[in-house]
Amino acid sequence: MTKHDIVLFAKAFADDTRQKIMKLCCCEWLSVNEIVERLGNVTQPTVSHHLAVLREAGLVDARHEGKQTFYSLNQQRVVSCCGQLMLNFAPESDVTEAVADKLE
Amino acid sequence: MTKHDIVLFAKAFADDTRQKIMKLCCCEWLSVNEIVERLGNVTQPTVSHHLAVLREAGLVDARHEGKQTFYSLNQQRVVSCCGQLMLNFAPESDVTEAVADKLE
DNA sequence: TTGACAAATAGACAACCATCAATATAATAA
DNA sequence: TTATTATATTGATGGTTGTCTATTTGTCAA
Repeated sequence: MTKHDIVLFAKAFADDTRQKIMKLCCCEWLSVNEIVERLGNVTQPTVSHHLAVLREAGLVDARHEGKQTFYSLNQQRVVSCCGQLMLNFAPESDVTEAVADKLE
Repeated sequence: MTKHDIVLFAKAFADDTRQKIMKLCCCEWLSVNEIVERLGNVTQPTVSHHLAVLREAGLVDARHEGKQTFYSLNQQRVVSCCGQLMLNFAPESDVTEAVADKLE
């Protein structure tokens, strides 16, 4: 978990559309078209672009099936990035200590 | 803690210079000039700009003293934003549950 | 092989942002 | 008051990014 990873992680979250996509595929696998339909206000290429950003940040997993590609949020990645953020920038918090215990 | 807050929080972290500034004033109060000197590669107006971004995200506290302004990272804010992120985007993780217990 | 559908990629454009030099504001000292 | 120091603000500039349309690639069915 390098500093670069944390910047990529933050960049990924620094956009409302991407947050909506992550919320959608938080606990289920969705095809690109399903994401496009549920968002309702962005085109398919735009969604593909955002999914590429999320992939590069390690925040979504992809699974190919026939013509379709299904995506799902990598919750473990969210946890470890948030944990790292707390370790780096909130070392004096007891919440951080609790997270550190759980993460090791 | 609205969705807008989370986007502001992520934007604040989505820049390497701002991460360095936050690291510097993580556990102490620093004047703007001290931050400029410790960074070494950015001008004073640039630092003031970044501090404004961090202020608007609620991530630093400011204290005026004479001509100087001292800044310090708000660690509690880091914790609550990270916690909210985990609650929203990693609800199935046991680390998230541990954080939720601590945060209430 | 052809046609249809799903997703990714390319290219263009406008909006945003990180940075700087220059200037303004505010507080103190002489 | 005038000069000096610390910080904030303004305006400009180059780079990045979110979005779109158009096209390409890949997969399957007829």
